[in-house]
Amino acid sequence: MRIGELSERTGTSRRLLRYYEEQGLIVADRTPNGYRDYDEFYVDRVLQIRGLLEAGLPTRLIKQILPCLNKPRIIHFPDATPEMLATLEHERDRMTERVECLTRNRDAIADYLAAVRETRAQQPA
DNA sequence: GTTCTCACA
DNA sequence: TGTGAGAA
Repeated sequence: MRIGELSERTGTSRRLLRYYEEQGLIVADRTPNGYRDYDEFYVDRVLQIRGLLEAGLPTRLIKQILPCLNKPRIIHFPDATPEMLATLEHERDRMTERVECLTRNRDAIADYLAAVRETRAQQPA
């Protein structure tokens, strides 16, 4: 499929797909006219990249761990250097912090909503 | 419709 | 990290 279809099916702008390629996150074949040509599995791959980015991982790291997450469920840790492990542990902790931050804000909003409803229940318009 | 590059937030 | 513009 060409970039337009991949864009629609992943909800990712064409511009962004080219950017991911530039960052080495994805690779595309080329048709004779120079257009990018993507295999079916890139739909899932792009969605996974989006997920990791949303989790706060930098593209550099995603590029490294993406091969480890591929289909062959064969463990891929032979190439896991100590630096890599340390980086992942750090990212894990950052994610935990973000989760806690989100939880706090969600709860705060939930409390606010509950208070508003309580007030309206006592003083109907 | 797609390619690329340069500039910018 | 992600976008817009302009030219091919």
